[in-house]
Amino acid sequence: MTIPRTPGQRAGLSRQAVLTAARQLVADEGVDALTMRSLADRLGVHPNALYSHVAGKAELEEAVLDGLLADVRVPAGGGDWRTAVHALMRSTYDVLLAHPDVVPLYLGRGSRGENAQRLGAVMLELLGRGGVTGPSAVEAQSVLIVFTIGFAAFAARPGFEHQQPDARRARLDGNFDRGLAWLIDGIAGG
Amino acid sequence: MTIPRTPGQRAGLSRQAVLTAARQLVADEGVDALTMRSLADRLGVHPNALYSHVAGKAELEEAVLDGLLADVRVPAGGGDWRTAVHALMRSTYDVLLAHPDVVPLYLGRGSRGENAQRLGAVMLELLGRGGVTGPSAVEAQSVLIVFTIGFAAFAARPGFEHQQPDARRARLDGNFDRGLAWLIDGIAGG
DNA sequence: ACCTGAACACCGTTCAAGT
DNA sequence: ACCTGAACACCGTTCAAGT
Repeated sequence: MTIPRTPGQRAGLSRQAVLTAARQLVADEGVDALTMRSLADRLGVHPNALYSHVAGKAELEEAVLDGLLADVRVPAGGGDWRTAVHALMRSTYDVLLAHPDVVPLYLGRGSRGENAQRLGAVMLELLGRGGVTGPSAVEAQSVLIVFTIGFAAFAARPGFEHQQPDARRARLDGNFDRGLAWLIDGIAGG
Repeated sequence: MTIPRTPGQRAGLSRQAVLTAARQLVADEGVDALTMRSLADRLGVHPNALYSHVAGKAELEEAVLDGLLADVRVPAGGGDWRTAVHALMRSTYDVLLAHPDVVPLYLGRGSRGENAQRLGAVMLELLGRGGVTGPSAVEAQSVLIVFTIGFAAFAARPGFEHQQPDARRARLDGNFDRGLAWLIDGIAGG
């Protein structure tokens, strides 16, 4: 596409440009449309050119996923730690549901990206303020993350997002809040 | 493979034979190895021959997934409903972890198969014995299923199952039991 | 180092034809 | 109805070559 190039001519690509285009592609056409070839097409480049900026499709997807987490709102310092934990997970839930077709991709993988690590540190700090530290904190963290991603995946599951009147969605969100509260109760008490 | 056939000759396939072979393929080589072409190869048939017994790959995967749930142990009638609910979800968790590479496949989809429906009915019956009925029961059910599948996915996530000393696995299972108990407490109390 | 060109080894699915 | 044969429109990735 665009301007034809001969071998040796550069297209002015960068890792950032590739990732940005990938996110737009996912936003525009869904996660299934994210292929190395379609992404290359969008960038006006041959598919194999992407490998100069990205290790492969797996790493690309990981970067796209972690990029989403940049939108998660971190609660301001101070205030009740339990409220803060709840708010943090609720924001994560909202961000995930803002990108329904990406959520399934989240489940099979860990989240080793920088945003995931940053949010993980915030969570541990909050738990620490509640006296939950060490192995217990890591365990609590796992439970909360699994619940949140799992619930988002449930709420965003195929054939569900299309027909969701506000009432249904609100009830689902309410369920999430209740389940989350139960877990935090358990973490605080146990 | 096997005996070459000319057009018009039948291979003696059936939907059951296709599904059985698919399950064996997944068990032997993992869920990534489940392709229409490799499955056809295993059955000594051309890829398109499968479409006489299966609507497509999506339906095939759904059937394979639901088939796994046949192994879930349904707790005997009588006894505490909370204990029974816990046992039901714990058995589901165990069955899922017995097939780690299938779990990620579970998350993106609903579970509309017959085994899923049967287990769902059992769950609702148990919740009903606890006085949890109607919309609350459906909500409780969602929370429990999401938590269980989500946790199994977490425990079985790639690069995790390989290096799991018994102690680590036992601690993870303990986390599942605790989180599950918290949720059931919440359901019973709310 | 970054790209083109060409190829390899795959996919799921469809269509036409045979019996 | 159930299969072969052949094809279509895709994939991710690698290797060699140009500048």
